[in-house]
Amino acid sequence: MEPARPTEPKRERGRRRVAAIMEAAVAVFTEKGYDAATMTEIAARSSTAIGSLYRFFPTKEALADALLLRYALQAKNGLAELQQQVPEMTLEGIADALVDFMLLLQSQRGYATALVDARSGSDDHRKRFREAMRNGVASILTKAIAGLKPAKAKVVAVVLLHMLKGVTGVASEEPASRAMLLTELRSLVRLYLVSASERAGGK
Amino acid sequence: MEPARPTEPKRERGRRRVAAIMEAAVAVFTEKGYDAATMTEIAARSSTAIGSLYRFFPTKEALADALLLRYALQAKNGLAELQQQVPEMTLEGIADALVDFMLLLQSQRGYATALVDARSGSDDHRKRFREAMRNGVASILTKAIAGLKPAKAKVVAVVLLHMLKGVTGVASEEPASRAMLLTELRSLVRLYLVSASERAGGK
Amino acid sequence: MEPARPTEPKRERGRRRVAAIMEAAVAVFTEKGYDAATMTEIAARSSTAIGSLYRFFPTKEALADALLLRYALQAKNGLAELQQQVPEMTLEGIADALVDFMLLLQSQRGYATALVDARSGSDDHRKRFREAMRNGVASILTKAIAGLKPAKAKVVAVVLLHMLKGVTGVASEEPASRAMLLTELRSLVRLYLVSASERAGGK
Amino acid sequence: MEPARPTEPKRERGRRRVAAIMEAAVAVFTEKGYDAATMTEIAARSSTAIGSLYRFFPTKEALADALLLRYALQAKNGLAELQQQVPEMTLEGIADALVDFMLLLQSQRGYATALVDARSGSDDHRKRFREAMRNGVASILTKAIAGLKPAKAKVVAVVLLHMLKGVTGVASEEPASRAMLLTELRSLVRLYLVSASERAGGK
DNA sequence: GATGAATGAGGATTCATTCAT
DNA sequence: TATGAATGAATCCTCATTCAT
Repeated sequence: MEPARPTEPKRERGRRRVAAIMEAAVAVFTEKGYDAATMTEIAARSSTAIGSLYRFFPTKEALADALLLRYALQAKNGLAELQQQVPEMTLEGIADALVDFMLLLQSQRGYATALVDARSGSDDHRKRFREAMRNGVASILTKAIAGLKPAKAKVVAVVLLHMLKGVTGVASEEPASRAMLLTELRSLVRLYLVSASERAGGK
Repeated sequence: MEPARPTEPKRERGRRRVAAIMEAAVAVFTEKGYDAATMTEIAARSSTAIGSLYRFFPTKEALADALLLRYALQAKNGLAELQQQVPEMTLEGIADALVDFMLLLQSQRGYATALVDARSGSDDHRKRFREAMRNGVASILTKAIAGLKPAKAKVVAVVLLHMLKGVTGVASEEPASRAMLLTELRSLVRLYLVSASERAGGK
Repeated sequence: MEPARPTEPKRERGRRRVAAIMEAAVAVFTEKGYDAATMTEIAARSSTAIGSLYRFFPTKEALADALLLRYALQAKNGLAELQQQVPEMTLEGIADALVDFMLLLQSQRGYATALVDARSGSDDHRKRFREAMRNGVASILTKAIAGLKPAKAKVVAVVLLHMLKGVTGVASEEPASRAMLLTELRSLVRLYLVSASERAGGK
Repeated sequence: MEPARPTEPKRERGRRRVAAIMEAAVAVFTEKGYDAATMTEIAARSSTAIGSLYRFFPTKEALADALLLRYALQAKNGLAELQQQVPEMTLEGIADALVDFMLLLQSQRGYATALVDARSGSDDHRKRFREAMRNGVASILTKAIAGLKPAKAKVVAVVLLHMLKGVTGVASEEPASRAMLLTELRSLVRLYLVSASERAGGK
């Protein structure tokens, strides 16, 4: 069917390669964790010569960082989007949205947890990422809960995020109990937000 | 039955050796994580010949498993103890006790998290451990909250444990905000238990 | 014969390219030595695509050889020039001229030493180069010292060259002692030539 | 013949291994130079597993340093020995002895030159070595030439060493001309020392 | 011809594990 | 039984060289 595809432009090829590598890296990091993952396997899974892999990512850490950066961007965007919808949402709706948001991140980028927790190297990225998430959530909370002071919002955000981290675990539970667990988690988050709102002298 | 042989003290010596190794292993695993930890360093830190180390723990994984097993026992015992005190406690008291319990486990055995999350090898131990924890907590909940059905108790326990996992993170926050975060987390756990109790039509 | 084609300037362009590459190569070889130098860096420093670099010099060794050849030519020319001036010079003057000559070669082409000493590959060039130098110096000596037999001249030349090699080292001594060392070396070379002359029953 | 040699003590075995490794390293470094030499080849040539090689020498550089240190010790000892014999020797004898000394060092440790000149890593060792050699020779000169001031002795020593470096080259010349070259070099060194002595107002 | 992406052999180094002593 | 030297597979990474565009 495709007659003589004039072979995709160099740039495009490079882009695809990078995408393939990142996908493979996500898979391997997810399966084995940062330390146990090997560049060789990532190369093999993405059908890339090891040398080429290193052309794009000069270091295992650089690769992890790139992945984390992408993840961070997605998270940031998701949070920003959510923030814009806050005015039109109920507190419960926001709670649910936060859970859904984590669920999405998790399903797409479960590896990030592994990478964020990896000891080695520049925690720089990791710290910045955490901070960004916290600020994003805190910002949403401030908008959602009238009277919530910024400092308090930050605290609630941190606890909320720790809680939402649990979503990661829940998502990987046996499918049987998964739905039930999610429901429970959802109601807990709602409960927490409502409580926070009340404590802030809300609605 | 067996006459007192001079080998008898060997048993004792072996026990000490094993203890020393495990202590060293805890330290090294905690500092470097499972992958980065080396058997050689563990041997050195416990003043054990590498050969002897391998006599007691034929594999790095075996060592990790032993550590995890010990951790699991402690957790189990702690939970059992807590369970006995349930009748004399308020729901809030139980909530606090659970947080304290996690805090204790965490401070004493922070390495366990690293080991539990280590992908490699027999998740057998890990799964069993999780299950034990869940059952333990569920059992406490059933006793604490009249009318809570076992199935529901299990669900609440799982969510609670995920939440309590956050304690781990909170404990490693900057000391400045740590206290505040802990207080917040505590009140959240209380809130959750109270809510669960109400939903169960409890007290 | 061939009509003026637009390809004509290409020749010129190629020449420039080659010159740029060689300059970059000199720099890199000098800084890092033969082994540690990389074709990629040489390409980059001369703003040449790696592919083009390989068009001109099909091998790292070929590049080194080209550099060495150029160096050899310069040395040869310098020696030839010096030879022509011999009739008008005193023995001492010639001694000084030889030291200066080595100093010049050294300052301009310090990398050559590194390349000459690089074991790998075709010592062919290197041997030829050495021979040329020896013959050049021997030739000067024969002219400068009446009665010096060619065979003896060659021997003196070889020893002289080994000595002059020391100039390389002296030039890289700490500036403080450098001047003094050079003076000393100069007087030694003079001494040697005078002695050789006397032994030959010269002037 | 050998019945049941109780297998040489561990320590002894280790010593032999180290010796074998160093010998192999000398060979490989000599043949290929520092950069081109590979740990793998050194291991293979000394019939040592690569891991064992690294147990004794944790780094390629460490191996080179060890070699250099051994070389330096030999040089130092040789020089010290020579120094003691100075009182009973003529200047010419000393000149010859210096040449012989270099010849010995060279024949036994020709690789050292390659290592001393290797760019990478701790020039520390190299500098210290050079300085030791210079001081050793200067010390001999001070004793041998009455009236030679220490500062001047140092200068002469440096030039002398540069010259003697030439011995290295001469020794690797074609055997045919080698003897002749050596004779010539010898007489040059004598000449230099005598001249230095005269300039110092000697004998 | 020019370009630079792709290749993969090869190098230094680590570490779990074995086994001779 | 205790010891620690020995082993070698496996890891990360580099770089000369090729070749499709």
